[in-house]
Amino acid sequence: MVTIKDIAKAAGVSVTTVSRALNGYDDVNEDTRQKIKDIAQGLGYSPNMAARSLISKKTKTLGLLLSNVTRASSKDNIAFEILCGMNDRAGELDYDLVLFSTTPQKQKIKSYKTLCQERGVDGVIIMGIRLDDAYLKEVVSSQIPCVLIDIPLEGPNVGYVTSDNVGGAYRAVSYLLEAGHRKIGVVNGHSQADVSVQRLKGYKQALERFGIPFDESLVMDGSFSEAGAKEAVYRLLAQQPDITALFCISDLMALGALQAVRGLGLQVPGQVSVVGFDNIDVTAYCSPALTTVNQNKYEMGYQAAQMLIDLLEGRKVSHRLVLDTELIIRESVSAR
Amino acid sequence: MVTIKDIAKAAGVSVTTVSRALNGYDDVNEDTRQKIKDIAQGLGYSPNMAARSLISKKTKTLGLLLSNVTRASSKDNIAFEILCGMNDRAGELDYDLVLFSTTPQKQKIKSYKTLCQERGVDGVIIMGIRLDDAYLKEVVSSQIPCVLIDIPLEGPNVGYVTSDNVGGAYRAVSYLLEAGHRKIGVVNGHSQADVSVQRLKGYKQALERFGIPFDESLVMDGSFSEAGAKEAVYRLLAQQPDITALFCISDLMALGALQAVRGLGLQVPGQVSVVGFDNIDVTAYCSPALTTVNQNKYEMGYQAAQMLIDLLEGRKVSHRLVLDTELIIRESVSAR
DNA sequence: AAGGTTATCCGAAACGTTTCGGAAAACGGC
DNA sequence: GCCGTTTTCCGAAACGTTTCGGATAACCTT
Repeated sequence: MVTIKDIAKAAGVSVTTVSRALNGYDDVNEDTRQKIKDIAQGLGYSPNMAARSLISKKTKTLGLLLSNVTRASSKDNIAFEILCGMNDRAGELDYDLVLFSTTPQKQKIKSYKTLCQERGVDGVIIMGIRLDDAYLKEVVSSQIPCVLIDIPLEGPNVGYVTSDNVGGAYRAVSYLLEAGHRKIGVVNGHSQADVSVQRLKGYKQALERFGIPFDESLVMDGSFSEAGAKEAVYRLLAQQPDITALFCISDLMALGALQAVRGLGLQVPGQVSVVGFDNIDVTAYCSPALTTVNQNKYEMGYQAAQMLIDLLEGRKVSHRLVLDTELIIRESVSAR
Repeated sequence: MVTIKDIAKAAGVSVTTVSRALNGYDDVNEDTRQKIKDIAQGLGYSPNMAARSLISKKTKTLGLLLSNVTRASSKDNIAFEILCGMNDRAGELDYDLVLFSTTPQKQKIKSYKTLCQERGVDGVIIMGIRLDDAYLKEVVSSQIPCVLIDIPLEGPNVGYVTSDNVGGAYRAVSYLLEAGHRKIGVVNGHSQADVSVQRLKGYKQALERFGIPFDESLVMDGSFSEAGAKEAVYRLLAQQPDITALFCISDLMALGALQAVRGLGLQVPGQVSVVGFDNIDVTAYCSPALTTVNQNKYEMGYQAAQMLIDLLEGRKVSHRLVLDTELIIRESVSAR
């Protein structure tokens, strides 16, 4: 390994000068700087990050805390797209991304702070975490800069980015209402996810606009899973056979809903219309192609990384970013 | 930040003893060790990785080099599933995973070695790289341990894991042949991917078993993309209208093939049967559901991480791992 | 009681970098 | 030729850890 010392020797200057030359300080002669740079280049020098961050206390790495992201959830590639966005922006700004996935079991052992310190990350992006997760409380109180995905929490070192869930749901449900549907079932996630409450809020707002009272019994949790949604829809349609449309809080659950509806011998969209949320890739290929609400997942990741780095580098910046959503109309809704 | 020094002071011993106590050396009294451990715990100590790796020259991190993985390719979540497997195994063995995605443009600037040194990774897993990529040559010659995904390259510090591509293709094509198909088009990737040549080999072997001569003109490259495959199939079917089945080297391309076939007003599988490769999630939902060859993507990642760590820690281990594939029969093939 | 062994501890150097405080040399003004 | 300023450089300390080579004291062995 070639060090700054080797360069210093080769150039006949001190290590201080090499360091300052390479780091662009202005108290070094341009000729000297060029000479040093040439030598560094010739020797194939690359700085030792460990030594550097030992001094600077910065590692130039961002942690990505994926709670509960297992192979099972890989079907909805939301996490991956967000990750791509993060990775791209981090790369552009010369930060590294290190993954650490935790399981509820692991979390008992190591505190959030310990985890971050040990990995030596400057800041963290957290996604897929439940609102009642113990980590969440630690986050706000800890000093480590952090941005959350889809969790509305702000603090001096905490920000978040999310989609316009209310608006998206509002538009999706309005679309159903405009198509003549009046009894619209909701397949919700679970209460410990902010998107669940936001999207339900959008549902209610749309109902209100059409003067339709909200009926609690039309809402059922599907726990964000395909199987969970399937079962929820079976129960929902058994209790309320006159439901003509289903608003599913996530596409994965919409897929489960599709199966359930068909399992009951009903047609989609002929007898029951279905709309989802997320616009995951499968929705364009399944049959019928799913009408859904697009979220800009890549952008979420991209902006999350941007926000975190802004936080890290002490820039004044909004700690809250809500991205637009868009209704994607396909074939799973028919007029009534 | 609480350091080893603080612990030493609190415990009334030297930093040496603290270090040795915490690292399980046996030349420290058990009582002393326990006392030190308690103090460390109480103070919330966590070791400074930078300092540690400055000395040890190990970072306990694995690099993941994703060449050309963009948001576009997120549709086939293969990369993500592999990543999940890698991340899990790395986590189990107490390694971190850092991502660095490169673009051909970036590669010009930094050499493979520089990149790895700078990021300070102990070893690298590389995937999605083309056979003619300049990095590849560097890899074998470099000293940095490395495992490749789907690229058969071995060396003292280099290993790879891949799927049984020949066998998978053989079974898929045999299945078509057994269904009575005799003129089977191939939508290949491009020549700079090993899977392309392996899967084509399997195709040829199956043909041979049935005594059918290989016809070069039945093969067309689709460049691993949906759009590329679509165009390839248009051309293929225009030239050879009596093709009754298509073997697509990847599911993404099979999806494109589906569109092309339908675009020509033909039925799948009624008039043209289609089989894919990979078993990506969409294949179970698209219509018709795609018959394809499953590769165990998660396992690939898992084993790749295992192999790399074995390499790093100097264990004697096979530098070559080929995972089984399995034919998944769905609805896109009919008998003839 | 001398010599040898074992158990337990420690001082100091080393890893590669940044940075603080200064110092030498060159220059300008008068 | 003196003084102040600017330019360009450097020595040494510091970051937190590991590790080498001992050192001390207690315990055996004969």
